[in-house]
Amino acid sequence: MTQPLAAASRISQRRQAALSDGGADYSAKRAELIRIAAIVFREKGYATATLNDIAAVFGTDRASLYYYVASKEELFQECIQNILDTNVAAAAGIAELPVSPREKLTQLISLMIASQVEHYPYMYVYIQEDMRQVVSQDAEWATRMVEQTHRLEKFFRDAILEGVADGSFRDGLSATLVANGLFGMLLWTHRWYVPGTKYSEQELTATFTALFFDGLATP
Amino acid sequence: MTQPLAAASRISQRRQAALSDGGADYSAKRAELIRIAAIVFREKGYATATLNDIAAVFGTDRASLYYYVASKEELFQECIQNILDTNVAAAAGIAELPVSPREKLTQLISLMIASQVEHYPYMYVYIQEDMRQVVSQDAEWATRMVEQTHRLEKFFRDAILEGVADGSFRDGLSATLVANGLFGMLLWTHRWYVPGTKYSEQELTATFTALFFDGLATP
DNA sequence: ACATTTGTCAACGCTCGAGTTGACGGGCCG
DNA sequence: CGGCCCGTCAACTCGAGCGTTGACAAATGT
Repeated sequence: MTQPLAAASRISQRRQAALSDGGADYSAKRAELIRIAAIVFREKGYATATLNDIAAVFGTDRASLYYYVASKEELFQECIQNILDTNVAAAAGIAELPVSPREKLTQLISLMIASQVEHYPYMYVYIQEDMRQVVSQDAEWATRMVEQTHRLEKFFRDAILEGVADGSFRDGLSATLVANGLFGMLLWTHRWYVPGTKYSEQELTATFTALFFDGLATP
Repeated sequence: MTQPLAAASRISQRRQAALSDGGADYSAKRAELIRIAAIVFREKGYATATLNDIAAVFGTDRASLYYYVASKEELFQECIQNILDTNVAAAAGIAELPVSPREKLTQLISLMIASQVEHYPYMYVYIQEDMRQVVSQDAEWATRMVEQTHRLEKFFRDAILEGVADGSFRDGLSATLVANGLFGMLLWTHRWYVPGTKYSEQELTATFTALFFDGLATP
């Protein structure tokens, strides 16, 4: 993420020093900055948000940000990476559980909703922004993030295929299309659902699982 | 859309002249420019795309664009407005049909998919970009577009409520949540589905209707 | 008491991209 | 032929925003 080489500028040297002997205070403040960046990115969009905006909320000058972070891009990467990796790991855990495909999918659905509720601005930014457009350098990073997303999708697809194989899910529908449909249902929430308003996490999960497994038509 | 007042610059005067006596050649070339803008916006995102990028594809100089269009923003608005208004009108037509709620929703689903296939770059841009972030002036326009989207959603929600009322759809799920779920399924396609590759429009429509009405579980 | 580190910020450089100007070639019409 | 519009573009202004510098006060350590 942070290149160890090419420590060009003065602050970048001081930043790397502070980073490497990782004081608790420093780390905490850096984390706080990233938290705030996520909020601002969510509100204005990565491209539209300026470091000035972020610094203002952070309560300091734009120049000071560089004491914690090398660039606007790094700020973005820090917002995405943790939460995405965490989700993939959690999904992998669910995929390995010795439970029915239906139960697996239920847990995966629950995971995605919970993640959006718990890590609201982060997940919003992750879902909304296009990695490859935002990150100009370090295209390798963008590729890795896209791969992570594909991995996430695959857990859904695999669970579906499993269910088709054991007869608990209907045959004849493309597992990829079904998985993408479900994924859309889950991720699109970022556009209309603000955690803590009107609907509860449980309501969302319950509605989406009911809809996905059994459909809207009366039985 | 184009302000009749404040005809400041030289080209803007010539543009408005050309616009008002609307020659066929001029209109055609302007439409072509908008078509190309949509393609570039889709590829790079509104913020990242430059007028240079667009001009290059258009095969002319950046300065020449202003003969057809007042600003980058106007280019964006032209991309969105037509297709959105068209969709709302089409959905309104479907909503008034004397058919079952299920049939209505089927047609609405089909409409959204068809629209994305037929007007690919336009719909992509419409779905991906956030009106309120892109349009800085003319917030009134952004508001109108957001309202149009709400109107679109309402046709889905109303059809669902109708079906719940007449017993063809299950009770106990929030119509709003269900509608949003379906909407997500339909709109998220823009992220993974490129028309003309791998899956046909019919396959998408069939899979999504099957999934939405009857669910994935075996009956 | 003195040196060093820590966090900060005014000020600057620099690039990039939007919008404007003024003019020029080429076609069209009198 | 001579005037005129049409589409174009080289060249400019201008503002925004990122990244850097160098220095300064306060805290911290010796």
